[in-house]
Amino acid sequence: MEEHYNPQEIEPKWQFRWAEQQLYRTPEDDSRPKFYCLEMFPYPSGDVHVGHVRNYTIGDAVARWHRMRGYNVLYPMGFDAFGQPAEAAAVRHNAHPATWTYQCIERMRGQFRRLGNSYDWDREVVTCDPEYYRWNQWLFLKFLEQGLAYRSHAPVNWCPKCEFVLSDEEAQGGKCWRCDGPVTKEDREQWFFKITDYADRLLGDLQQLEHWPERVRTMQANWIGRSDGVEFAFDVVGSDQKIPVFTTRIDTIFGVTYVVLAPEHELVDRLVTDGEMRRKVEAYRAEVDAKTNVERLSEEAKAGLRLDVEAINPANGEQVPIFIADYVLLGYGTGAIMAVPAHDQRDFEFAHAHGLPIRVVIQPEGEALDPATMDSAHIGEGVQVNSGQFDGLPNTEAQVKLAEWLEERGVGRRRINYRLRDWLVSRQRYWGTPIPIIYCETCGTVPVPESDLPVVLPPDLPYAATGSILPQAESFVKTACPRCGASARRETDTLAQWIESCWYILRYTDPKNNEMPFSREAADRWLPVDQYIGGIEHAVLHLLYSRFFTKVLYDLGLIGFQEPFTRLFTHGMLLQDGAAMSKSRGGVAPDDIIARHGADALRTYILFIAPPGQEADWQEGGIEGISRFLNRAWRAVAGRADAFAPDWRGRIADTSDDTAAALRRSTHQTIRRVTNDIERWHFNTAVSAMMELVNAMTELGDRASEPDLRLAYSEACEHLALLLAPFAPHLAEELWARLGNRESVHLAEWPAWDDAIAQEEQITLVVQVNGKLRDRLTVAPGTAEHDLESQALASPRIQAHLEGKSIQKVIVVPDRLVNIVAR
RNA sequence: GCCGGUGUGGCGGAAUGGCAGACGCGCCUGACUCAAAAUCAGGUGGGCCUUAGGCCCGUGGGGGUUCAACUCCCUCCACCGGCACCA
Repeated sequence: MEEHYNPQEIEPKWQFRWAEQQLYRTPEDDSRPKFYCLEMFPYPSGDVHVGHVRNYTIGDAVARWHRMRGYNVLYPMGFDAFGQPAEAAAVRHNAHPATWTYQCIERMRGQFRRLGNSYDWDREVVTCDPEYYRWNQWLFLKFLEQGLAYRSHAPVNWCPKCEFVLSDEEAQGGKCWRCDGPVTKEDREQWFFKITDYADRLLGDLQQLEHWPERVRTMQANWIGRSDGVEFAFDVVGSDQKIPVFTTRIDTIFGVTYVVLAPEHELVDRLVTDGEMRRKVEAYRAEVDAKTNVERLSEEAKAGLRLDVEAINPANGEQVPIFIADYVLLGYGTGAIMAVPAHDQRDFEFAHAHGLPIRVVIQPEGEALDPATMDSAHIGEGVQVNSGQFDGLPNTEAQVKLAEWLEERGVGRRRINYRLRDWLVSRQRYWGTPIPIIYCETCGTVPVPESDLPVVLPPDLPYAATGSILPQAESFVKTACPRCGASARRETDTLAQWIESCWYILRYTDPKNNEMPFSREAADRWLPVDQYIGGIEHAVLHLLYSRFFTKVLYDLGLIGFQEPFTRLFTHGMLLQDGAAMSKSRGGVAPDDIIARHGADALRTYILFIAPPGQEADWQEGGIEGISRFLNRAWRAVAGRADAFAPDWRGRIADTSDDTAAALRRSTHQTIRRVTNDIERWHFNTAVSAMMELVNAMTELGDRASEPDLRLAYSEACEHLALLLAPFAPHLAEELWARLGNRESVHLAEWPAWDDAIAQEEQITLVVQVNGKLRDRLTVAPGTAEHDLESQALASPRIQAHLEGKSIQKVIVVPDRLVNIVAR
């Protein structure tokens, strides 16, 4: 009986059997409640490392646990195979994106199998498959019909290193989301999705997402950036031009001392007619262009140029100078502002730099602001002054009154403004969904008819390290106009890969449908996703886009729900020596660890290392500890098969032995702890609890086979196998089988505990004097308060500490402690 | 600058306002062994004393609430992450 725990043998064995039995196939018609568990799918980079494994291990444990809890679980996997990350990985390895991608997918499938993840592979989705992107194109056409997809000539974010346009979300902070390099502006004609039409719903519905991390909701809310204000226009002296501005501080309108336009604002060209002035404007624009964002922000004084025209403040008829300055952004609001240096810090700094007047129109209570001595703008509340008929009003009130006043006079209107801008979806890349559009000389922009889908990416092109090769592919570009039949040209931009990942969650519910992207019936049955698991880096990008898509699909009547993800979990990064783990840094590869310690050890260690939401530091010694634990579990169950009594359940009630009772107590306490810990996602303490049970079992040694203990020991063995199932599925399965079970442990029911058995017989009661621990008493649980008090007071140790003091108060917490307050 | 997170032994980390440090790593001692590995048993926050025992200190710093604070409140510090001229 010198058989020992050998993960290299049992893991492949069970993986093979699970696949053979289709154990993880999702039944479609099933009366059990559904649970859709999903991890953000990976892009096939070819470099799977341990950091990623954390994501998949958490998901698998959650999926397995829900199955055992009686849910019909949908737990699929697929590959985000299109797009720049996948293409870049291919190019880096000097391969055609298609060849490379499918090779990687094959490798990763093997890796997932070796990890023991319980995916339903029958539902696999690969986004670069024409059968998938066909529906991506179909959905694009639906967006087009709805007026939600449009082409526009506009300055767009451009990453010179990737030779690639970026959406605003991808260019956060002026840095490319892939290469981290600086982003510039380029003028180009591109396809956009009208996500701004959904800004209000995307913001408002965040409130429903109570099971999302607060910070993700905050990040999205900030990104959408709603602000309520007033839009009105300044007349220009000696011209019929008007300068529209947006402000959230209409209460400060009487404090305007100048107006600023963004340097690129198209109005500037109409306002400036004089040749000399024009040259200055051009020079200034060139200067601004040359500076990076960082340079602009780090400048001491705010730069700007005064134009030779003036504007009229509609509130008081005053004439004020007009500037262009780069602190005003073209893309936000109207691209022009009213400047109130007394009450806006940026305007204050600009006014100082350019010697402009500062006029206080809001006086804070109990203070008299003097423009000559102010060293910063007064942003806060106060009472209106220098504001005509509004003087004396609290500014919060004036805000309403002034808005009404301007609206009545037809000068302005209340408006809600968003920071969110439309979503740029064109990519100048080969490896993506071809946009199903044809340009015809006579008919213009013509959508490809649905019956002609998919527009297939030409497979036999030579790959290129940079830029797109599609425009050079004549066989692809040259086509006939679907309307008039004349020769025409295909769109050569492809779609951002975010689009495929907006609805893959739906395709999983109906992956083989060739009539539709998915059936509404399947979608409504499974969605929303009950548990979504992924990295925080997608807090704005993927999660915002998916939410937008879901709302559009709802409006199209394709689905019956408006939010895709009920619960979101963002796990922490797995670090090595304080930095993100990666192969290039000599990080450990999952396959190496599996070869050395087994997948179960890897999984259990990842769950044990820290609470999953936190960052965690990989330590080689840690996994050895887990290996040891699994070994001990093996020896405790498989190594003592002689002690196991299959019929323990029927006979155990008669057990009266103290040691047996103690073991039973441990078993039931462990079931309780593991269950509660998994429920609150504290997998690390769940593993600790199982370790304690195994330690208790091991301590018994050979006594396990004694008649008095056998039954309790059998109960412990059986439950240990069940509790291990979500963490170490192969070991659990092997032990379960050795205990004589024919059916998989993963089809078994999660065990229940009995509070009466788990109940401690004796409780250690802490006795404190003035809050300091002075003695411990052993009492029965549920001992009455007054008994606890008198026992505590009777203790000789306590007596000693009470010497010369008088008791003020005695606090008794039943089953916990007695605290005697004495002076 | 703004917003969020984190701060506990040598290390990863535990603790519904009620015994701080569960569990694991590492380390120390012992058993087994010719020896080592593996395994098993015991110990392991710091300081102090008259050392069967006992006392004091201790959860980033300071203050507060409370009989009682890692936990709640205020304030400061450090590190990590996000946003950053958004009118």
